[in-house]
Amino acid sequence: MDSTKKIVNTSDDDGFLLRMGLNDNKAGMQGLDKEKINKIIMEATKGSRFYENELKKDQQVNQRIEKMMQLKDKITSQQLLKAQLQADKLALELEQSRDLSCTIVHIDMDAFYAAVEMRDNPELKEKPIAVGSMSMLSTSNYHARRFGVRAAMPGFIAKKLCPHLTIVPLNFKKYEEVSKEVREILAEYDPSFMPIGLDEAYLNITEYLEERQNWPEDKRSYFIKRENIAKNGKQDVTAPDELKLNEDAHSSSPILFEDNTSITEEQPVATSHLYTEEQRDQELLLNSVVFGTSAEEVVKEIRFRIEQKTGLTASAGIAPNMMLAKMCSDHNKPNGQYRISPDRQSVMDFIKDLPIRKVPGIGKVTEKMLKALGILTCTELYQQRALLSLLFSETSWHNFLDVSLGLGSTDLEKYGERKSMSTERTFSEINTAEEQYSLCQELCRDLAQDLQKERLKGKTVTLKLKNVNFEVKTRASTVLAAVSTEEEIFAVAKDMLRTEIDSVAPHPLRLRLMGIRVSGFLNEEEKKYQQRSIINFLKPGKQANASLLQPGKSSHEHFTKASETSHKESFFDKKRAARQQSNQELLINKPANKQNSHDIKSSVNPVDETNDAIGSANLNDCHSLTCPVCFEEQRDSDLEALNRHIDKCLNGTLVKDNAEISTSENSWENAQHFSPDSKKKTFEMCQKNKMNKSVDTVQSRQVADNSTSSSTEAFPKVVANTSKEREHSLLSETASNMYLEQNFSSKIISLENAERFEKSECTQETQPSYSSGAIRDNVLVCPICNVEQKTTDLSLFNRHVDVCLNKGIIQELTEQIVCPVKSQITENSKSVGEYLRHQYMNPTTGTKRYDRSPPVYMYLYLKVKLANCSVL
DNA sequence: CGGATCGAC
DNA sequence: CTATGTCGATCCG
Repeated sequence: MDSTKKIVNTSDDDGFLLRMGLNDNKAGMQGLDKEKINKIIMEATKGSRFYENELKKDQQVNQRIEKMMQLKDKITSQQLLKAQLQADKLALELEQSRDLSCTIVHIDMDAFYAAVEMRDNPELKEKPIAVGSMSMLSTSNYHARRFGVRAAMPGFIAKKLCPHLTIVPLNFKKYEEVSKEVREILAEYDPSFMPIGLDEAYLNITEYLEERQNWPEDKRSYFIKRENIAKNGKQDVTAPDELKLNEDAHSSSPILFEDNTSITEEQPVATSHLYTEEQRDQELLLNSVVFGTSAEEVVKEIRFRIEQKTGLTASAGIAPNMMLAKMCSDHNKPNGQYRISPDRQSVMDFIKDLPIRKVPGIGKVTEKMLKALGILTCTELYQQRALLSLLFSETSWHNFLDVSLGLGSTDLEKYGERKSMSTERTFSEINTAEEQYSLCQELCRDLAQDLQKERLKGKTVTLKLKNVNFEVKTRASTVLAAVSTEEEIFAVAKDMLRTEIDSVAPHPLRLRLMGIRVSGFLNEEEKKYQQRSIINFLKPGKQANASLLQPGKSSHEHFTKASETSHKESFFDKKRAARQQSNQELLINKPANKQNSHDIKSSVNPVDETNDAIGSANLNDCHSLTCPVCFEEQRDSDLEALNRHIDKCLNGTLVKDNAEISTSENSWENAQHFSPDSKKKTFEMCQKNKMNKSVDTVQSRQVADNSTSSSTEAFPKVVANTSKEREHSLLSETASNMYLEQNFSSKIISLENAERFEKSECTQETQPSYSSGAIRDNVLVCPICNVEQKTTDLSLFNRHVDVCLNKGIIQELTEQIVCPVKSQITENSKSVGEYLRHQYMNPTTGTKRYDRSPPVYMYLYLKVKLANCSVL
């Protein structure tokens, strides 16, 4: 313990200073030496809240290291031996799969922002400058770096290091424009290159290189602006590379004849057949330059063109994989390039003495941890592979092994879809709840805008808070319905913020930063299930499906396309197709059929929505309602009446179906359920249940209104009552009417409720009633197969239920359909509603969920499924 | 899933 | 006075 502490303590200050980026300061003539820099920074830093927090963080890292060292001491030689074998085995496999066939290029613009600013304002050229603000710098030019002024350093400290420092505010638009220019060039060499931020990119030029081998010289020739040559050599203080063409290109127009054809047609290139350096110089003087066909030449050409076009220099690395290429581009920076030949030896030579900190992915903390193990270079990283495999996670030590063997990815394809979107702001202390809420709302508004720009909806909202002591906290909540609007996001964020404020009450939260993030985006598939609200679901109106009704496209085709790609055409899809067909046939005979009006309306406003549109009731402009089960148009525009009808209708068709099925020998209480009496009884129960439900809701709301934060005692009762009721009814009902009662009657009947859910008005109302420990599980269980679903994703769950139902139905059209359903539901399981209710609360933490609209969709979804099913 | 942390730009 | 903003990945509970 003591020994480890010592190791840690010695590097304590180092850790902080390293963060300031001083480890490789090269003191220039007018610069400062490392010691001086450290001293100044320390003086400016010591005692600040920031510093205190930094110390705390360092302590935490030290503790991690301590733990690791303890772990290390426990390792037996046996274990180490075993680990050695394992690591060696993997190393061998990796070695055998080494791929040197790709040529990967990493391009990195030199001090990008600063370079742009200098280009656009020549006055800054000779001065030390940094881009950013007094509180934070984004980058600095090389002149300023001699004073220890670095990126990620606050401006006021930089000023202390370098009093003459000019701080230029950020000009993102400009950088983006320049970045675009650069990217246009890069795209010519690899159309699917991978940009990293504004100033970096990876290219895979393997294919391009092959093509280029056969290119004639003129296709590899570029003109140089003459004035550039004239000025060349005067100012390239920082350009060690051989290709110093124009420090001043910005002042001239873009390179002439970028277009190759113009070169040959309009102004013949100074002809040259040799590629010696002398010849190159000759060509330079003749205002043109020809690049060869090697990778180096290509990269020189790229850098040349970038400089000609933007007036900015870039560094580059060429290597067989991305990791190496990245490290190469750093090797001769600025304005230089480096290549690792695609052979094992060259790779290993490069890797050998490389400080581990240089490898991308190994940062300050990992470096410190490895240092504690005596690992400073990549060879040491390799030598300690067995130890590392015991001390680090699998992904970590695998990565270490990759690194130490010089292996890396060559695949730049994964231009992955974004996983999250966020916005955050730093400000001077805000400590009143009121301001915090409005700030939160503002952030939500901004984020919502951004989200909607990309048409994204996410299910997880994260609130980030940093207090004035720089302590960061995040609070996340995953809701069932994906959110995207300001109101939706704020509804979730607000609650989290409230609990945070409450948690420190009566003290105020003293914040210096707040941020909101949305993640867990829906994919295209999920959007189809989730997009439609229950209201819209019943009222496709302008969204109804057109292709369904297009004469040329069969319904079958349509459904095949619409259904999952992962499994075969759904039983229901077939059913729907069949029904559509019969409806169409009906149409022919009876042109004035109700379905017709639906068709016409639908086709006027086509939409890509498919699954949901089918079998749903049409509530076009709220005047004519069509039952989703019998497809009869309802005279009454009253929703209550429609719901009652649907229930009756479902009841009728389902009972009829069940009656058919029940002709088989397996008769479980058939008589009870299929007699007219029981039908009536069921219907009555539905009605009764409905009433109870609405009473419950009212009660909940009232209590909720009375007490926003406290007095949760009243609520478990409500829950208990309703669930008891449910259990009771479960015992006495069959599968069919259980669905009816549990799901349909008590749930979807109340469209007003559904509407409220959608507007998130229910968040406060309903939360309290879920805050008891009455709920046991927190998982979705399929009501058909009764198997716990790993997913908590509703659309996936829906899919599963669909498949599950299909299985039962398709196998046999008789008792197999119902039996599994019945046995599972009556004996083992809770209602679908109850399963879903679990989603409202995390039983372990007691955290409330924030939205309940998806279950409502769910009920309707199942209902429609069953309705379709009943067409059998 | 939620929270913290790391790493990169 | 004055120490960022955004994103992905990973680890652990």
